[in-house]
This record gives sequence, structure tokens and C-alpha cells, in this order.
Amino acid sequence: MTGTSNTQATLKVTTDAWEALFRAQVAVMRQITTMPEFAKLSLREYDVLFNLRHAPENETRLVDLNKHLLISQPSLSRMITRLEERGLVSRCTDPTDQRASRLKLTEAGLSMQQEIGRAHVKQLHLLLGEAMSEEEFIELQRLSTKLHNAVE
Amino acid sequence: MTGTSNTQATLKVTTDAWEALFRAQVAVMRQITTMPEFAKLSLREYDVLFNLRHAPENETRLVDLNKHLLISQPSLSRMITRLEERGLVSRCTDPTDQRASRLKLTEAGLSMQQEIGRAHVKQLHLLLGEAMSEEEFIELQRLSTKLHNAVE
DNA sequence: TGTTATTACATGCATACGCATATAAATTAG
DNA sequence: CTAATTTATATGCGTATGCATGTAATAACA
Repeated sequence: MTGTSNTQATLKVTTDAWEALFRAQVAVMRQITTMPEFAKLSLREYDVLFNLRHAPENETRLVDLNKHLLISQPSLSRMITRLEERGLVSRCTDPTDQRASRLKLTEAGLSMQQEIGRAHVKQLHLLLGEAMSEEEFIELQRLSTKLHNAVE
Repeated sequence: MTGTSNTQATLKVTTDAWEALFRAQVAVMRQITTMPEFAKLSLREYDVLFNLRHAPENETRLVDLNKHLLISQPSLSRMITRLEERGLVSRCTDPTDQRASRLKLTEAGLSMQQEIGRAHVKQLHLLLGEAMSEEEFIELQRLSTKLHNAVE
């Protein structure tokens, strides 16, 4: 059909899908960041709390957390200092590796994440709930996850 | 089936799809930004050139360009100043509205965008080409676009 | 075991960012 | 037609960011 016989999707199809996904992400994020809840915490800070929330026992090493974010390691290090000062995250040396910092959501941090998370979800639902059918959302999730797994 | 009878997808399905899309975007972007091509231009700067490239006659007003980005208007204004100094973008007052700036890709800006864009596409294909079938990529693009249109 | 390499995190420094606000042009109201 | 309002962009200022590098602990090697 395409003239090539390997198993790769064509350049164009791959790129078009990525650009569409990227543009959708920007558009939705633009809407979400207008929410009053994000006055309390920047998007990047929320993302840190979100990732900690989904780590086993709400705890990770700094370097592992960093792998899920777009910011640099030094930026994350300083952001954690600020979140620590605000009582949202605690930092302690890993007993099994004296180099490493173990980060953990505090009670306050957990509450904050849940509060913003709920508002976030509500807003998303309002914004997107009628955009597509239930089946389409499920398919979008499946394909996004597949893409994600491919690059990890 | 769900107990509700409206046309909205459930909270969970909507949110799960969004989170999967968001995480996929972060993961792919993390890979892309390691490319040597992004030493020349930050991701945000590339995004500006990309958007100008896709505007009619490679030209837009600052405020319209800003609508497609996550950065603030003042940040964009200063970024354009820097891109102008590097000869990649030109800025002139809109003759039909003396308040507005019309931005345009220069020849150098166009070349730069194309050069990085090509490397970008190549890397994406390498990274994602085998992740999914052609049909799945097309479906991912369709669903992402649908989501995008819903929030615009 | 002593030496080198690697890994984890922090810090100095220049720059980019966002918020609040200023300026100036266009639009609307009276 | 003037005054008030809105829209488009720019600027001051404090803060966050990234890059290069420093420090210290672990791992690899000879």
C-alpha cells in the first residue's frame, strides 16, 4: 500500500499524531491553569505533589521523581526546598544511600494535592465531559498509555 | 449501565484519559529535548517558530500567537525581542491597528524551524514509529484533535 | 585495598519567567 | 465629540529556571 514493507508507521502519520496530542495537551492545560486553585500552587509544583501522591507510600527519591518531570534536577531540588518550607513535602536522607534524598508528602501536602486534584477533575469533566463518548475516552487513554510505554 | 443517563462521560473516564495523555506528552517531550538540535533553541522558542510557520504567510499578531502557548504575554513579548535580535523573527506595527505587533518568520527563522523540525520528526519516528500500528496513530490523532476542538 | 569513575544532590550565576502595572491606541457610552 | 472602557503590547521587579560545577557517597576496577 505504502511501498515500504517494514512494521513502522509512516513518518507523517507518526508526526501528525504527536503534534495533535501535543496541541491538545497545550489547549487543555491553558484552560486548567486559569482555575483559581492554581493560585496556591504553580502547575509544576502541583505536578510534583501529584507524582508523590502516586508513588508507593507517597515517597520517592529526588532523582526518580525528576524522571517524570520536564524541569531540571537543580530546579527540582530548589522547588522541593520551597515546598518543604511551606510544609507540603518532607525531605530526609535515605538510610540505605547517604547521597540520596527521600521525599515524602506531608499530611498538609496530601490534603493540598487532594483539594486541587478534585477541583482539577471537576473542571476537566466540565470542559471535556461532552467532547467525546465514553468509549472514545477509553480508547484515547489506551493509545496514550501505549505511546507512553513505548518511550519509557 | 452507569446509573446516569446524560451524555457526559464519567468523571473517572475523562480524568484517566487526560492524565494518560498528559503523561505521554511529558515522556515523549523528555526524549525530544535531549536532541542536540535543541541546543540552538529552547523548546518554547521552537514552539514559537513552529506556530509562526503554520500561520498564514508565516505571520501573526503577538496576542494571537500567545493563545496557542502556555507562556504569559510579557514572556512572549520578551522572547520575541530575543528572537528578533537573533534574526529569526521580525516585528512591525500592524498598519490597521497601531497597538498591535505583527510577527513574521524571517528566512533564517524559516530555515531554522525546518532544520529542527526535520530532526524532530526523524527522532519521533525512531522513538515512536514501532509503538503502534498506522491505524492506531491515525486514531490517536483523531481523538486528540477532537479533544483540542472541544476546548478551543 | 587504593584509585578512578559514577551517581545523587546542592549551589553560583546569568537569564527567563510571571505578576502587576504603565502606556498608548481603538472602541464604546453618554 | 469627549470621557470611560477595553484591547495590545511593553516594562519594573522579585522569583524560578537551567547550565556548569562543586561536594560527598557509592560502585567499579586493577
